[in-house]
Amino acid sequence: MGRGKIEIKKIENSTQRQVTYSKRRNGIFKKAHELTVLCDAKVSLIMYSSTKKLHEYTSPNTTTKKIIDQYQRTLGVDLWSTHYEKMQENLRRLKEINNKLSREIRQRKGEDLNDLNMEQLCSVQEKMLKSLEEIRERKYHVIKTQTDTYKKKVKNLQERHGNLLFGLAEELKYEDLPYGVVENEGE
Amino acid sequence: MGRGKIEIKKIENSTQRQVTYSKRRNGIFKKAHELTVLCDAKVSLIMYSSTKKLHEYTSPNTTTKKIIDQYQRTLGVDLWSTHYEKMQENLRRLKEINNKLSREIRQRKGEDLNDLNMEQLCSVQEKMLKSLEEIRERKYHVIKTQTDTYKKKVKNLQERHGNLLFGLAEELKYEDLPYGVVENEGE
DNA sequence: AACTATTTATAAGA
DNA sequence: TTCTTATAAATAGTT
Repeated sequence: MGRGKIEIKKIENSTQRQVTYSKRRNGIFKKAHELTVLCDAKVSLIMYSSTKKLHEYTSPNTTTKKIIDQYQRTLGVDLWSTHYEKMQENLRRLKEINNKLSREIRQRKGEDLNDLNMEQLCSVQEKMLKSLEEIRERKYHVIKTQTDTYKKKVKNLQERHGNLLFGLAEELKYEDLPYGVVENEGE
Repeated sequence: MGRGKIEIKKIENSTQRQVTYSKRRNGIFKKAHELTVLCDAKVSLIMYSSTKKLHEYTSPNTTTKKIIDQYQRTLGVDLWSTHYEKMQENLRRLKEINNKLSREIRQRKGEDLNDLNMEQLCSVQEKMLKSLEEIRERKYHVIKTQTDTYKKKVKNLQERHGNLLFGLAEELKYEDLPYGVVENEGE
């Protein structure tokens, strides 16, 4: 379809090739669009020229991604499966760990005990008694630490009070005792 | 290009639409191939008919995946990032849940208590005492159930034994006592 | 699926 | 790239 017939083989003249690419590209895009409209089809057309330039056509009311996703579903292939599989494996592992943790915690909470036998019940109970012991120790530690701190604070206050009284006594060697000092010393 | 000119709008007659789709699909595939050969281009052409049938053309010496990968690199987009993001969100959520569960269980195990204050320690302790109570109750239930079962079994055995003796006594009214019967009755 | 009149695409040239 | 135009190719309507 042109002034002359051409053989379908690579056009060696690169300028000519570019020109033909440009013309035919428009032609094919037009055809793709007509197909979309006439036949209610979805088309994704991606092309790279020999100079690595990208051109694409996508039917209106859809996107390249949608078409590619559908393409994968249709063929049952996953073009990015390797990427994907790792994530899914990860997900699966996490879920499993999650389940185990949940079960253990539920048992320790006293729920979900129905399918444990006597031996397992005793084992859980024993574990929990040990854990309680840990908590008691920790509480004791906290109390002791706090008590020590209080004692130190009290001791410190007493010292400062003592110093105060001492300083006062020194002053009294030279001055009269002001009203109210002795009465207020305890506050 | 045909016996008559047609307007570019959806063909309402579905049979006619299918026929046109089929004819033009071949035309566009041929064009795509010619472009590939003449201009040394890479083409990926994916289409879905209105009846959801897939047809595709891909230039020789390449694959759909290669072209799509190149497409993404060219545009700097990640077509399956949205796909991905959902998975990653999922992953993130699971990890978080996991962490919470782990922390709670460690606290209940008596580990990881250092950054709890007195009040929190008491709260954990109280929860565990409640849980222990649940376990005790469950143990009691199991023991009681087993005991009941045993009692029933014993009672049942006694009955059967009683019947046996009774039957024996009845027989003895008419026959001699065989050797060994009385000695073996307890087994 | 074939045929063919007609429309459309495009090769070559400007 | 765009326009022109002679001609090749595609295809709408028909069988």
